[in-house]
Amino acid sequence: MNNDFQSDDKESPCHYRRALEVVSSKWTVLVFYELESGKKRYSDLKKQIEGVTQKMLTQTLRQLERDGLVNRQVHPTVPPTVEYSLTPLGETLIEPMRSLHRWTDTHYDSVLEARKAFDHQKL
Amino acid sequence: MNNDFQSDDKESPCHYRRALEVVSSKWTVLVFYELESGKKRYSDLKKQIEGVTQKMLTQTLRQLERDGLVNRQVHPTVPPTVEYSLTPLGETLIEPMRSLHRWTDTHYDSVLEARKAFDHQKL
DNA sequence: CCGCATCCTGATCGATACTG
DNA sequence: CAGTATCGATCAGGATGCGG
Repeated sequence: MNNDFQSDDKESPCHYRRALEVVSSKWTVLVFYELESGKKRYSDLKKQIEGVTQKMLTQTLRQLERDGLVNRQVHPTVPPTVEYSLTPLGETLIEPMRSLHRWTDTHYDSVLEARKAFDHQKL
Repeated sequence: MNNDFQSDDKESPCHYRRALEVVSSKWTVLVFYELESGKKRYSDLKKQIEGVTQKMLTQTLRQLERDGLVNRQVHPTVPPTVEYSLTPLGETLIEPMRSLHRWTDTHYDSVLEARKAFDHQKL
C-alpha cells in the first residue's frame, strides 16, 4: 500500500488545491454518490459502480476512510460482511458536491458545444 | 474506455463524475482561482501560481479554453501579450467552486486530523 | 513574452492470482 | 465476501531546448 500523502501543510499556498484532492480522484465521486443514499456493502458498491475494479474500489474507500469521510464497519460473520457509510464529516461534503452536480446539469451541454467548436476551428 | 458509455440521463452517476473532470486536473483550480479576480496575463499567472511549469500552465489554459470556460486574448504587440479571463460560462462555475472552497476552510483541519489518527492507528 | 516539441521518469491503473 | 500482492502497460508531468 502506497500512502504517501505526507506533505499536508495547512499553510501551503496549495491549500486550495489540496482540498480538491480529497474528492477528485477518478472513483471518489461515484463512491460518494452511492453512499449519499445510505449504508452500502462492498459488493453492492462494486455492483453499482460500473467499471470499477476491486483494487480501485478498495483503494478509494481506504482513502475516504483515511480522510474521515467514510466509516467502515466490519461484521464478524462468515463470510465477512463490510458496510460503508458517510461519517458526519462526510455528510458536510454533500452540499458542495451537489452544487457541482447542479452546475453539470445546467451547463455541461455548453461545455460539450464549446469543445466541439474549439476542435472544429482547429482543423 | 469501457465506462465511457454515453447516457442522456441527467441523474446518472456517470454524468456526475464528468462534472469533476472539467475542473479536477492538477492546476485547473488554481488557475480558476486567479482568474476569478479578473483578466490576467500569462506571465502573471505563471508568477502567482507557485510551482507550475510552463507546460502545465499552457496545457491547463488550453483545456479551460477548449471547455469554453476561459477566454484567450492575444494582442499583436512585440513582444506578444496574451491575456486570459473567464467567459460568462466560466463565471457560472465560480459559485460551485466557492462552495467547495468554503468547505475546505471549514473542514480541512478535520480531514488532516482524521488522516493523522488513521495513520497513527495503523502503526 | 509566449508556447510548442521532445525526452524521460515515476505514479497510476488494469489484470491476474491468491488468502482469511 | 472482502480483501491483499504483484506485474506490466499506460500516462501525467518535469526538464530542456527551440521558435515566432
